[in-house]
Amino acid sequence: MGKNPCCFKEGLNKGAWTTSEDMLLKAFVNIHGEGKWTTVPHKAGLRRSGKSCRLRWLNYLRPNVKHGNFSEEEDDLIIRLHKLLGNRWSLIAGRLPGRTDNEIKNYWNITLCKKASFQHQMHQPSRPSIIQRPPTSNLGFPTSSSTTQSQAATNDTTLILTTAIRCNKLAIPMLLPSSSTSKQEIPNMQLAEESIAKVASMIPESSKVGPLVEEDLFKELFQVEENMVLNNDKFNDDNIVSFPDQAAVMEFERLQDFEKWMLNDEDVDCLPPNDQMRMLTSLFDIGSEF
DNA sequence: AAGAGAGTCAACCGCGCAGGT
DNA sequence: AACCTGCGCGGTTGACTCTCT
Repeated sequence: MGKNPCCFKEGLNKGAWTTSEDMLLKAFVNIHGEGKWTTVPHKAGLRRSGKSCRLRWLNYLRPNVKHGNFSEEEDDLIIRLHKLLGNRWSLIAGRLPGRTDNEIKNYWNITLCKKASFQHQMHQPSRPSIIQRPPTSNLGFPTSSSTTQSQAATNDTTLILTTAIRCNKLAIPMLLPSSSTSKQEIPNMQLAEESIAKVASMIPESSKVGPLVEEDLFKELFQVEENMVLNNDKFNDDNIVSFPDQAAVMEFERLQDFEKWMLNDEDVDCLPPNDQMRMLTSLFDIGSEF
C-alpha cells in the first residue's frame, strides 16, 4: 500500500511503514507522549519525517483507533455531518470516536459520496445539497440570479461552497396577518421577535443598518404562512441586523454554535429557539430530518 | 489462467495558521 | 513587522487488491 517504499529523500524512508518502525514509534510515544513530532524521528531512531510519524500515530497506531467497516449509524452520521460541515474531515472525525479524518475522507470519497447523492435525489430532487455562494446585491442580499446559479452548480455537479448563503445584511420586517395589525392574533409573532432579538444580539451595535429586505428571502427564512403579510414600514433598530466586513467571521462563529447545538454539546452560548432553528436550517440547507 | 480496469486506502504533499523570537 | 518553526488539515497519489471478461 501507499507510496513506493524504495523511494528515499535526504536519507528518509518513505512509503509503507514496517512492523519494526511501528514498534519503535509506538514505544516512543507511549513513554514520552504525543507532540514535538519534529524531534520524534531522531529520538526514536526512525528514518522518517516528523510529519510522517505524526500521521502514522494518529491514523494507525494510536489507541482506540477503530478499523474495519462503518456501521449504518456511522454512515448516516457522516452524511449528515458532511451536509452540515462540508469537507471538514477533522471536525467530522471528532464526532465519530475511533475514526480518523483520513479514514472518513477515504470512505466518503469511495462510498458515501454516491450514497448521499442518491439519498438527496430521492428526497429533494430539485434542490442542491451544497449551497453555492451567491453573488450579493449592493444591499448585501443574494440576488435573484443566485437560485439559478445554484441550480446550475447542481447540474454540472460543481461543489463551490459548503456552508451557507452569505448575507451581508439582513433586515427583518414585522410580520402581520393580512386582515389585522394586531400582534396577538399571530401565534408565531412572539417567537419570531425572539429570533430577531437573538440574531440582533449577535451583531455588534455599530454594524446595524437601515431597513432592507427581500420578501421572498424573508418568507423562506421564517417560513411565513399564507395568511401573513410583511409590513415593510415597521422597521426599527431591533429588527435590522447586518454582517458587514466581518461577515465570514460572524458566519463561521454561528456555524460553530449551530454545530455544537446540533450535536448537543455542552458550553453552548446560544441555543436557538424553534424559529431561529428554522432560519438556520434554511441558511445551512439542512432538511427537516434534523 | 491471465490481463485489464476499477476500487481501496496508507501515505505524501502543499498550504495555512498559531505561537515564539 | 518579519521571519521561523511546529502542527494540522484537505487534496492527491500510487501501490496493492479485487472483480470482471
